[in-house]
Amino acid sequence: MTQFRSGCPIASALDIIGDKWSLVIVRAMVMGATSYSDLLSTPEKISTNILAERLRRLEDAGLIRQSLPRQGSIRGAYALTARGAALIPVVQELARWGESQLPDRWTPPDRFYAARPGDFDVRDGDAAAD
Amino acid sequence: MTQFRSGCPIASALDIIGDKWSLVIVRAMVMGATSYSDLLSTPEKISTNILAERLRRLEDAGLIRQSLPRQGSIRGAYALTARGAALIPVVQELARWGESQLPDRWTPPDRFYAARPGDFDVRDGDAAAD
DNA sequence: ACTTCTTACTTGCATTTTGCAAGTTAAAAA
DNA sequence: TTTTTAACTTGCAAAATGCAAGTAAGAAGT
Repeated sequence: MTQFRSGCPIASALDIIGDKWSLVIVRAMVMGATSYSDLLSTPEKISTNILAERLRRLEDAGLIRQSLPRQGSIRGAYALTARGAALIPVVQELARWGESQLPDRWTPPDRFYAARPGDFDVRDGDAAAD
Repeated sequence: MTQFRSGCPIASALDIIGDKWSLVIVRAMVMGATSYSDLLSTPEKISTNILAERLRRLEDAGLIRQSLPRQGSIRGAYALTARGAALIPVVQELARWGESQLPDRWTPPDRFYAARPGDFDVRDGDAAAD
């Protein structure tokens, strides 16, 4: 994404995550998903091309990152960055809205509402490069 | 909208408001917009066809309603319903995220963060039909 | 009364995004 | 070494978005 529609923080946020899938991916990662196949196996059945494109966009926007691949693995795991984890209160409010205002929705597990941005972005990287 | 991708309240919420414009419209209405032209004159420059279609969708989803037109007016004003006003905490969290995580965004006025769902949907209608 | 303006849209068409299905590449498992 | 699994890419149809122009009805000016 190159530019924002306006200086409004809401409109700008929607320029990044204003679509049907981005926050579903964030939700899945809050719930522990770390791999492409974890994300594919959510009940919403995202298609592979959309998932790949969305992961690229979210990485470009600095909301997620891929850790460097471990020995004998081609790709690293996906993780929320601090900026991505800062969306947790947003998805929690969205969940509360859906639960309270839409008929017959699932009740998210307690650990979803218990999640805090600080629980993520454990900042690995340079240390322990053995 | 006919059906949800899953029972997840987040995914279901996004089935309704998961696009670039719906929450911009809600924000404008929280800030006092009530007419089509109010909504057109936001800094994001929504196009007329999208605005008309989105208003229809939001009305179908029960998030906004048009009050019955007053004497000599063809259309009534738009207002948030209780269900639409329940989105206020969501847009406030989104604003906090945009402000804190994106560079150089505007600071919303205090009354935006002070808005509460209960301030809207004052339930006019039948009374005072003088 | 009659042109002009404003409000609230609709229509047409090009571009972009989404969605489904199938193909690809590399590592892991049998 | 054939088969699976993981992580994508590619092709193409369908839907959403965006821009520009057109329309209809009430309001305002003269």
